[in-house]
Amino acid sequence: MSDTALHPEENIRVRIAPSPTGDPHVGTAYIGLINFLYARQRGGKFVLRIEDTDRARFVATSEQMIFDALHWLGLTWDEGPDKGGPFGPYRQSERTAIYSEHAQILLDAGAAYRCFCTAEALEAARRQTPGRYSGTCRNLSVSEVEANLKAARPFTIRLKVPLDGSTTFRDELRGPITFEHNNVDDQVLIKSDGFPTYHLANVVDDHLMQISDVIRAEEWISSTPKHVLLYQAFGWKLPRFWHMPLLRNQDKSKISKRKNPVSLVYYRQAGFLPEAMLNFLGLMGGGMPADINDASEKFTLPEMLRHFDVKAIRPAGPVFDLTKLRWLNGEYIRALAPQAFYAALRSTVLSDAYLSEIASLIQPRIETLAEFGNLTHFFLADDILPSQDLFLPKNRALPDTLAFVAEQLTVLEAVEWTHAAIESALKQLGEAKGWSVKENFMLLRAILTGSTSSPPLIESMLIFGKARTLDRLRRFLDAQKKAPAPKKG
RNA sequence: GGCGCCAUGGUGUAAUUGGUUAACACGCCGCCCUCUCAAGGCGGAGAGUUCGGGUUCGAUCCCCGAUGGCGCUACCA
Repeated sequence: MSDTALHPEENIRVRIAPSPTGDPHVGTAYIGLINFLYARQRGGKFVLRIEDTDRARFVATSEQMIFDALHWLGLTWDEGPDKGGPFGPYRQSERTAIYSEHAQILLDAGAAYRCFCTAEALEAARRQTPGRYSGTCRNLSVSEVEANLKAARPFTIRLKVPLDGSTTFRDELRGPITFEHNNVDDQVLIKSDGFPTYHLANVVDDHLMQISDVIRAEEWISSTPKHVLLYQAFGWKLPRFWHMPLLRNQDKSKISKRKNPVSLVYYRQAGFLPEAMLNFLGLMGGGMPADINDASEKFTLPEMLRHFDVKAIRPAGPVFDLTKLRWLNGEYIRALAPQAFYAALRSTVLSDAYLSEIASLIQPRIETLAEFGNLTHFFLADDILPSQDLFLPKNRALPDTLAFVAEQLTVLEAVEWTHAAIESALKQLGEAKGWSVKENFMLLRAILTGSTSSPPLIESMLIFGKARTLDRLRRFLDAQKKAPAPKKG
């Protein structure tokens, strides 16, 4: 294995490139942490680039949430959409001209071609012969292309991957990895809407932004040959590639919201401390020496800056063990000075903003101030698990009810977190499935509040927040799945 | 199915880059402390390192194969 020691002169520049498609992801924090450490340890730059080229999945509020989550963790970046920098803009949607320019270069060089196949045709073809794209557009004559263009037929631009041979690249954690070209697809570079795909935008930006080390998740390994081919087609120098292990659910599958809370917003709102989260992420895959202090598993960001070594990361995917995170978080909570602990409480689960929102909802509903607690317990508790006789509607079977809850969850995941949107989405679902508004809302109320009487449901959900609401629903379903209620005689 | 990556108790990690009774932490169980619950202290169960072959005086560690898990296989990232 060749030496990868860096030249002291070398300019280290790394980046994270999250997509604003929803809540900021715990995986983004993990990769962010490693990139952050790598840059800071070497006097390099840490860049934040927003990859918003997927119009369909774009979520407007997502970008700000990503900023907030990374700030919360203390992973500060040197260049980004909010800070600017010498290689901007740092939002891919503002760089579309750059990508088409580069696609044109590829076209001119014969390294890419226009594909006029429709998505439907491709899917049909794929069903027949799965595997590498083998359409005929690759071999279209100049006049045929002209004719298609004249007819204004929509097209994509694809990378012309060599028919034979192979591409080998070096993964800094694993060594050389080879892919035969006949297993590499003619990747779409520019979609028919004119936006670039990840592959093109990523390579072009990484080069233009002078990224020295691409440190990203393992799921990208199989597309790396395409990226390498792209660098070569442009005649650009390759960055180093580091593929970090994928965080896993308990069952070892790639971490997902269905099986684990993955939203950083959730962790923040649920009262995890950033120090604990960072510490926990630093545990994933290793990277910290065993004996840096007495409690070798507990370390701070400064300690990580001193001792963390990316090369020491083991490529096996670690399970994101919530139980251990909670223990670690408890350790950090107990270590807080009393006034710091109180301050933490008052800035999160008991913040003025949160409490006053709750208060406005409660004021019309109580007769003595002390009743406040009676009506707000579910806002402050971490876990509400209603018994079956509380949530199960009369004349509804348990399986049907749980199936309906799962659908409520799906609907709520996709909905914009506003009163109107939630209400109409829920009502629409109920109507489609034959659930009355009353049953529909009461079911949700029971699960979320642990009671059949509560402040207005949707208002409560708005205050409680999307991340925690969804988490509560998921936990409910989870608990039901794990311990199905006993049959009643 | 194809391609790729990975493989130490249930989970996260260690084990002078071949020599240990395979260590630590979480979790679990028990005891102590204690008005209770946590925390804390003490102790315990739990892996012979996925399996099978090599190489070697000697393999968790090196090689090969199998198996299993995961990822990718989109005009998503």
